[in-house]
Amino acid sequence: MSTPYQPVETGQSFPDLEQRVLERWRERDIFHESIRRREGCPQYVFYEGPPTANGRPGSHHVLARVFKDVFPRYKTMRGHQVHRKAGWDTHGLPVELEVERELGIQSKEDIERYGVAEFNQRCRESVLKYVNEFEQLTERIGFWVDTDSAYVTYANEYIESVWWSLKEVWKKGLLYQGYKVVPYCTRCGTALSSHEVAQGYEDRVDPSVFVRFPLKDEPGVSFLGWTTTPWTLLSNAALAVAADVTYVRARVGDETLILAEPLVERVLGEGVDIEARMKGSELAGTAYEPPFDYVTDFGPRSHTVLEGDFVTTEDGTGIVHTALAFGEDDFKLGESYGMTVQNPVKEDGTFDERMGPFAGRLVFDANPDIIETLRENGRLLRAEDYEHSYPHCWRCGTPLIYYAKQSWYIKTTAVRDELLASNQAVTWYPPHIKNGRMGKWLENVVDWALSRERYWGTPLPVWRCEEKHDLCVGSLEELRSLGAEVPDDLHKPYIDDVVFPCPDCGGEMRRVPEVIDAWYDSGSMPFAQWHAPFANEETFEQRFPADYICEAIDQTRGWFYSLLAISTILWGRAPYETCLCLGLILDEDGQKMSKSRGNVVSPWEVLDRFGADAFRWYLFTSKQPWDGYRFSMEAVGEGVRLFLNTLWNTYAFYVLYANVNGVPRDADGERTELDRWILSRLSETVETARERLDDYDTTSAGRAIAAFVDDLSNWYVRLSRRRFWDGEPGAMATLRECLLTLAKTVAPLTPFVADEMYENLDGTEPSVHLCEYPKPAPRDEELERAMTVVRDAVELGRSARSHGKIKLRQPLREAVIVAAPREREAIEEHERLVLDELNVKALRYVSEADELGRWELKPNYRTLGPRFGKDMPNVAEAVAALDASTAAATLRDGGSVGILINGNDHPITADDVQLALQPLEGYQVERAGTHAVALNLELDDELRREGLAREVVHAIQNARKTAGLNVEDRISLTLGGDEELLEAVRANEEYVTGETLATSLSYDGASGGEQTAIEGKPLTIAVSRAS
RNA sequence: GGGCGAUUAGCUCAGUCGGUUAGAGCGCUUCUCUGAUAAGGAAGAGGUCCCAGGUUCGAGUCCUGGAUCGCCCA
Repeated sequence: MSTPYQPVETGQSFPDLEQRVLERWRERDIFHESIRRREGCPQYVFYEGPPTANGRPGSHHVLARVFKDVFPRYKTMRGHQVHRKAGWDTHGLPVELEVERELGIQSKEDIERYGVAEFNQRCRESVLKYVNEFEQLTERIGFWVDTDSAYVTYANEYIESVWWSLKEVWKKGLLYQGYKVVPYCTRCGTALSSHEVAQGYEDRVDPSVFVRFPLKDEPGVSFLGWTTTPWTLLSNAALAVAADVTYVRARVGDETLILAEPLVERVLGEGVDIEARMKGSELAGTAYEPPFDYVTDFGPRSHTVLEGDFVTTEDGTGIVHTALAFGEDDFKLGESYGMTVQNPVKEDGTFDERMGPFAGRLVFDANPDIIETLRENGRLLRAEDYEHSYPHCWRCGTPLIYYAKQSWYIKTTAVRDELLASNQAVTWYPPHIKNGRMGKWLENVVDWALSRERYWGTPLPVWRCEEKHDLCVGSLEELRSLGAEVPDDLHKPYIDDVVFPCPDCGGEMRRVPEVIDAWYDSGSMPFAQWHAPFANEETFEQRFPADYICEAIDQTRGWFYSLLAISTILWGRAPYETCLCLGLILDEDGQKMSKSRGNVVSPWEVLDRFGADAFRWYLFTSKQPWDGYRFSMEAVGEGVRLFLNTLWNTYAFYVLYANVNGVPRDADGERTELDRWILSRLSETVETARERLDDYDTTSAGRAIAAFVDDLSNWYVRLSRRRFWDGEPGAMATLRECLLTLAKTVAPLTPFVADEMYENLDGTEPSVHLCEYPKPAPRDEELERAMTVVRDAVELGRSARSHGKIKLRQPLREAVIVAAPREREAIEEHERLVLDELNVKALRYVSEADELGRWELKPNYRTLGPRFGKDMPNVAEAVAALDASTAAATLRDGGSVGILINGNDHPITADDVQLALQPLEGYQVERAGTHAVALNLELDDELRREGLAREVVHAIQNARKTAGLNVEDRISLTLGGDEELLEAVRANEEYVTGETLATSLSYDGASGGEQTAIEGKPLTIAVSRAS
C-alpha cells in the first residue's frame, strides 16, 4: 500500500483536533468496541466512585477522572477486558440543602409543611441537574465510562440491594440503636457519622471562659472551671478532676480558687499564694453551687466533683465543667455515676422552655449573653477568644455540637481486626496510606453512626411494633410476605405508610423514621450497582473485588472506608485490591480552590485553551499525584510546548517529507547506526512505560516518553534531516516506526493526539485504542552507551566554540579529541555526525592527555569505601600521591596500581578511581571526566570563504521564507553586492545552490531584491520560484 | 495535644543502595542555530538540600529533637 498521508499542519490547534477525534470515536463506537473485542479475556475490574451531580464539575473532578481513565485504557491495550460502569450518588444532605435553597426554606418544619413527597420529588429532579455537564466533561476529557448504564443510588433496585446488605448486618447482630453523644448539625437536624465530621474541620474562634464554682460549705472558695462552650454551662451537672493530679488552693485578692497546680501560673499569673495542696481524689464528692439553676436534677452526685480519667492539665484549669448531654466523655462519666442526662437543647439547636430568658435562642448565639450573665453574678473570672479547629457540617458549614440522642449504629468496633486485615491486603498509592492514614483510622474505628433524621435517603428498613419488637427487612419479597403492600417508590413518605403485623406479638409494625447515611449507599456499589443478589449475581461475582479504584485522599474516611467496612462485614475482605489516592488541586499560590476565594479555575477554560491531552499530560506528569497540585495555566502550557508540540511537529515533519517524496508506508531500507540507536531508545522507552504503568506511576512513564520525544526530535531527526529531504527509505521507516510505537505507548495518557497520529500513519485498526500495547524489542545497550559518549563530545565541542567565541556557522580545521580507547571507538563510529555537529573538517584523536592537560586521579568512594572503611582518608591520600599520568596509563590498559595502607599493599584497578582531566592554560579545551575536546581556532582564507558562504545561505533561506516559498520549492537565485561575499559564494557554488534548492544562480546585481548585510558587507538577494 | 505527609535554585519538580563537584524544565542575562518546530544549542547568574544534634571513613539521603506548611484526628 502506498496511500499518501493526510497533510498535517504544524500549527495544529489541539482542542480542534480533539473534537475531530471525539467525533470519530462516536461514529466508530470505539469505547464499546474496545470492550467487545476483549470478550473472554481476563477482566480488569474498575469501580467508579459516584459523584454527586448537583453541582458543576470542577478541576478536581478532572483530576480524578483522568486517573480513573488512564489505567483501564492501558490494561485494555494489555489484553484485559475492562467494563466501566458510571454511577451517580444521589441521596443525602447536599441534595436536600440544594432543594431547600431553591425553595427558600431552611428547617425540617419547613420541609414537613411543604410536604415530604413533593420535597423528595424535587430532590430526585435536582440531583441530576448537572449530569449533562458531567457527561459532557467526561467525554471531553476522554474519560471512557459507560454513562448509559450508570447506576443511580436512588433507584428502587439499588435501595433493595442496600436493604439486603443491612439485613445481613442485622443478622450478624451488628445493627443496633443506641443513646449516645453524637456530632450533630442543628441546622440539618441530624447526626453525622465520624467520617462526615472528618470532612468538616475548620478554624473557629470561640470564647474561652474561666468560671467560678463556689463551694457549698465554704464561702469565699471556688473551683475554677474552664470551657470553650459557655452555652453548656446552662446545664452544668458536675465538675470533673483528675484523681492523681495535684490541685491547689490559690489566694487571689480576697478569694481562694482551686485549680490544678501545673496550670496556676498560666491561668493566674506569677506570685500567687498557695494555701494548700491536695490530690484530685481528695476533692471528689465536694458539693458546689452551679452557675445556673434552670435545671438542677441530674440524679446522684448532682453538682459535686467527680473523678474523670479524661481530665488533663494540657489546657484550662484541670477542672472540667461537665454537662452530661454535650460531650462523649461527659456522657460516659455521668453514666458511670448513674446520673440523669438532662438535655435542654432542642433538635433545632435552640434552648427549650426550661431555660428562662435563653429559651428559644440558638446555643452559639446565646454565648455572649451567658458570659454577660456570669459576669454580672460574679461567676466569671475571665473570658478571652480562643482559636481552635472545630468540626462543622461538611455541607452546610454550621458548627456542630456534640449532643446526646438516639441513633442507629453499625457495630464496626466488633470487626476492627477484620478491617485491619482487609486493609493489609490492599495496595495503596502512596504506600504510607496503608499503615498511616487508613491504618490509624481503622485502629481507632468507632461504631458507624448510620441513621439520619432526614428525608431524601435510603430508608432504614427497620420496622418496630408498640411492644418494641424490631425487624430488619432485607427485600421487597420479604416485605410482601409479611403482609405489607410495597409502594412504587421506596422513599419517604410512601415507605412510612407500609405497615404489617408483628410476627412476635401481632401488633402493628411501623418503620422507624430515619434514613441512612449516603456513604452507606456508595459503599454498597460493588453489589448494589448490579441489583445483586436479586439479579446479575454472576456479573457481581465476576466483578468483585475491583482491581483498581481511585479518588481524592479525602475519601480515606469516606468512600474508601465505607466500601471497606461493608465488604469486610459481608464477605470478610476488601472490595478493592489497588487504591490510588489523589491530592488536592490548589491554586498558583498553594491556596485551596474555593468559590469564596474566587480562585477556582474552570476545567472548560483549560480545555478550550489547551485541550484535554494537555490537561491530562499536566496532571499525569507534572508530579506524583498524591501531594496535591499547584495548578496554573502556564504549567499546562509548558507541557504543550515541550511535549505535545514537539511530538506533533516531529510527526508533521515525517508526513511532510513522506508526501513530498511519495514514500510509501511500507518503504524500508538500510538502517544506519543512528537508526538502530533511536530504535533501541524506543525499546527502552516502551520497557520503562510498561514497567511504570504496571506500578500505577504515570509520572515516570510520561517523563520517560517525553525524554524519548526529545531525543527523537532534537537528536535523531535533526541529525538525519538530509536523509529525510531525500526520502531515504531506511530513515523514513525508522521514523515511522518510532512515531507509530510512540502513539501506542502514549495512548493511555494522551488518547487524542495518539489516535490522530495512528489514524494517519497506519489506520489498520479503527483506533489506536484497539491496538495491543507495544512490546519492547531487543535493545543495543552498547550502542546506547556509545551515543551518549558521542553526544558528550559534541556538547564539549560546542562549549569550546562558545568559549572561543567562534560561531557554529564558521567551519574550523580540526577538533582534537581526548578519549579512552572505548570512547574513541564510539566517536570514530559516528565521526561524520561529530564533524557536522561541530562544523569541523577533521577529528584528531589523542589517547594521552598530556598535550591538552594533565590527569588527576580521584578515589572512587563507592567501590573503595566498603573495602577500606575507616582507612578511607588514608586511601584518598595514597591515591592522590600516585603519579597521575603513569597510573592513568596503566589503569586504562587494564592494569592495576598498588597503594600502601597500614603497611599492606592493595591493588587498585580502573574501577577504583575516577580519572579527571585538568586542562592546561592557553588551550581552548572542554573536558568532562575522562574525555575532552579541543578546537583549533586558526582560520585560513578557504575556511573564511566557507564561513561566509554559510552566512549567505542563511540569508537566502530567510529570503525564501519571506517570499512565502514552500520547503520543497526550487528557486531562481540572483545575488549582488559586496565582492568578497560573492567571491565566497563562487568558491562554494555547489554548496550554496544545493542548500537553497536553486536551479539557477546569477550575480548580476539582483535589482529589486532584498537588501541585507553580512559582517557589515552589503548583499542583495532576489529569489523567485523556478518553473 | 496526637497521627500522617511535606520542606532541595526566583518558580515547578527530580535526586536510585548513604559515596564526597546536588540535577532538569521554566523564568532571567548574553550569544547562537534553523530545509519541521509555540522549537533547538552554548555560556552566565541563581543552592545554608528548613534548623540543631547524632550514627558513619563519608549524610540531601539513616536516627533523634525542633521549626514551618498541608491534610487528618481529638
